[in-house]
Amino acid sequence: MLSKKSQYAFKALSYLSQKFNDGPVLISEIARKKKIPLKFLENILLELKKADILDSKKGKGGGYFLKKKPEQIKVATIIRLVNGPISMLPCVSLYFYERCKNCNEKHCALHDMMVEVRDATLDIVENRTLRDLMDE
Amino acid sequence: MLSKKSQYAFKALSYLSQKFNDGPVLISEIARKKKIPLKFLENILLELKKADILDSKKGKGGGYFLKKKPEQIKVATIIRLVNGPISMLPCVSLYFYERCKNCNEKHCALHDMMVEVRDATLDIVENRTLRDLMDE
DNA sequence: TATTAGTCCACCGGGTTGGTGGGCTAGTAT
DNA sequence: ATACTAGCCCACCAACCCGGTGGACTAATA
Repeated sequence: MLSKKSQYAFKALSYLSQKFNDGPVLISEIARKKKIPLKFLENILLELKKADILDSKKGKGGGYFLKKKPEQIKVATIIRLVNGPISMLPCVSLYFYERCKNCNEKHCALHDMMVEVRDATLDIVENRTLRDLMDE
Repeated sequence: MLSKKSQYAFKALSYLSQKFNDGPVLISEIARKKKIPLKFLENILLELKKADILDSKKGKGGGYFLKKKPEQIKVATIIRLVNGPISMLPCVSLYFYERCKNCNEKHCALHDMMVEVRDATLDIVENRTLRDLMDE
């Protein structure tokens, strides 16, 4: 399950995608419009900035904005960043791989099944971007 | 990600599937063969028994055994039981559904995408059983 | 220079995860 | 009936994560 943090992140990013051509957007505006706890959102946006997804401007007229165009930011990237691994097992993860003790990955049926699940999931989230989340 | 508990559960169930025709299997035997902490495994097996997946016999010659044939126990059932929701959002879950506030599920692009992910995943785990995990 | 708005840090309660220990009880073989 | 066996149950544990808050600081801008 995606954490609330991840859900907030997607809401905020979706909002910023809509406002992509309008210059910086205040944290407080996002928080109000998307009903996200202000201080919590602050942390999330800062994290996204450090990960090079967002950029910000301080002082009057400041705020947050996407560093790239919405269609250039993949959903998979955001999930990995904010939520962690997409795979169901460490030993099938591409970005958070950990060797699986007591399960030689060559002959482990669970492993093989989870590879399938992973690929089916990635097939979706790697091919969608923030642009696809810009509804309403 | 599947919890360690879930991974242990699958290992234990896979072992019990192999031994399906051999009568009750000791917790201690499973723990030893599959390298699972004994007491932790005890809890897991008890939970699976209460969920009607396993049955047990007490006293000498006792142990645990599958209540149904391996091919009659779906992987999806076990995941839901031990790990929880398979979906990435509560509002797209079939078995753990929760209404999504501030996101009318009719026009939420994230929701729609996660429905796709859910279906792709279920397509795999609903169609595999413990029989498919009986390797080696 | 005053104001604005992001930055940073510390803390918090509560829940989950991954266990462990000990005693009890019910079933089984003898 | 008895002894033994093996599951059952309860309580507790440390460590970590989740969701969130408060306050001070700093950098940019008008």
